[in-house]
Amino acid sequence: MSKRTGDENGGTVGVRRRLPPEKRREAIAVTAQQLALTEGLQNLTHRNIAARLGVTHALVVHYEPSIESLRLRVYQDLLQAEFVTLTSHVARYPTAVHKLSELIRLTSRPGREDYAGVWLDGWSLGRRHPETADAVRLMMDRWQAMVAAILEQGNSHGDFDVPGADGCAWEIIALLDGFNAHTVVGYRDPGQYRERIAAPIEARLNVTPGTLTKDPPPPPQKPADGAPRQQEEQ
Amino acid sequence: MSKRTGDENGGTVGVRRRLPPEKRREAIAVTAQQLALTEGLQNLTHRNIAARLGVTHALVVHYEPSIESLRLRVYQDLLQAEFVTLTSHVARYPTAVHKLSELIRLTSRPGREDYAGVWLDGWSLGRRHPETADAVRLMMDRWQAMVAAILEQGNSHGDFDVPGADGCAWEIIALLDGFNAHTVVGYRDPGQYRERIAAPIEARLNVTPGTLTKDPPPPPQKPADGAPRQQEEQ
DNA sequence: CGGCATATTGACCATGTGGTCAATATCACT
DNA sequence: AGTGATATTGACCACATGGTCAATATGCCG
Repeated sequence: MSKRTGDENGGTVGVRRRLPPEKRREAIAVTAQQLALTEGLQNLTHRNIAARLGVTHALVVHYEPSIESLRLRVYQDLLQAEFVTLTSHVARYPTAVHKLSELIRLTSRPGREDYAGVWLDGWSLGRRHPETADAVRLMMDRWQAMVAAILEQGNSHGDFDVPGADGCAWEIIALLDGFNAHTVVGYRDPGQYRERIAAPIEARLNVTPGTLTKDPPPPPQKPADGAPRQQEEQ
Repeated sequence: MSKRTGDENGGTVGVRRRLPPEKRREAIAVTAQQLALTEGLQNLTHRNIAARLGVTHALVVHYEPSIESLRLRVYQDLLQAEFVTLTSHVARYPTAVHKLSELIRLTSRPGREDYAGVWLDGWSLGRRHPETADAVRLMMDRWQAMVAAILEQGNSHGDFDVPGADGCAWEIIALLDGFNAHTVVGYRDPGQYRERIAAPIEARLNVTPGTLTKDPPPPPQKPADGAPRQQEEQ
């Protein structure tokens, strides 16, 4: 019984006490994200984080004085991170068809439940919390723009036939968001999500059925190589 | 200053004290639904209801001993009520095209934000509350079945051309659910929801664009006339 | 009008939350 | 080794929640 009774630790590292502020801040941020993912934004609390870190809640308050701001920032960071990795994966493919196929594959694959939950939390909270609603809309705009870009690329290359890329991109993210909700409550067979997402999109884009459910070929470039230079289609 | 200082009333009627249990139960149910709609399922609380009724929270507890059960029941009742009125409106039309058009019109019209919020609350809560998830899935199944029936009717009459009505109905409710989420946070222009919902459905059903955004003609039968007898297409 | 079943109250409890603040103990530096 | 800056604590506070329970007072019925 020399130093500490251990409490519950489980944090990223076996932290003890008196970390440099930067490290502590970082540790708090990490566990906050984990908690938000697994327990929901609502259950992201000073004492919750503190318990995971084996630390007093007052310390967490010291670093994160406003729990509302923390929740909002964690929400933004999580969704932004997901968006970045997802777009980086999608961008590896030169053609619009492959990009869209990859997008569908990634958004429909199992293991995304936690992030889907974060989206849902944001919508539910955003209903009566304007700042959250702002953050949600901003993130939705990013997705809509990304999809719209793919559509326009496919349009200009004759892969797709869509009159309004902007509106159609909106429809597509709505479809994805809908299946996000379905995922969260475990609606029906997860193995069918991919086809159910692809089918209406294929119809909308005037593409032969099955086009968007085929696994894209191995990506021509290395994923996230640091050099974001890559040519767009052929 | 004879009877009561009034407190906040606003309930359905100017209730005072000692209602017969049935009436009180009813009053509680009504305000509970109102509260869930406007304030969110999470904010549906004994004291919240009591305040609206000008009554002690202990009384509400007396009638609703478990707040969790109350929340679940209110959630079910609200969505079931919405489903019933919506289907009754849709069923007034004989043809599948008109039924689907009406469905889109009703689900995309402004004023539905509160119910959309209830849906979102359910998904968000259902993530870590299995009983809620059950209720949500059950309601989703009802919608899916209703849409599937419309699709099959249209299929058999040559209005639509859809290989799998079941899967396609799933896709459609996913699309609706997605726009539900968008509604809740006020994403983009509400005036465009109708077309954005209709367009992908039209493409999916092999129907000429614009078919599903036309206002259906005045319904052949009286709405919710009590006599649910009506013939299905010609 | 009086009595009584019971709808309703008020006062309590345990728990969880966000947040404050003086006091403590740890680590880096001289 | 000693010391000082400060990361960390523990003890508080106000508030909200779900829930219990004996006591009260209300309205119906004889």
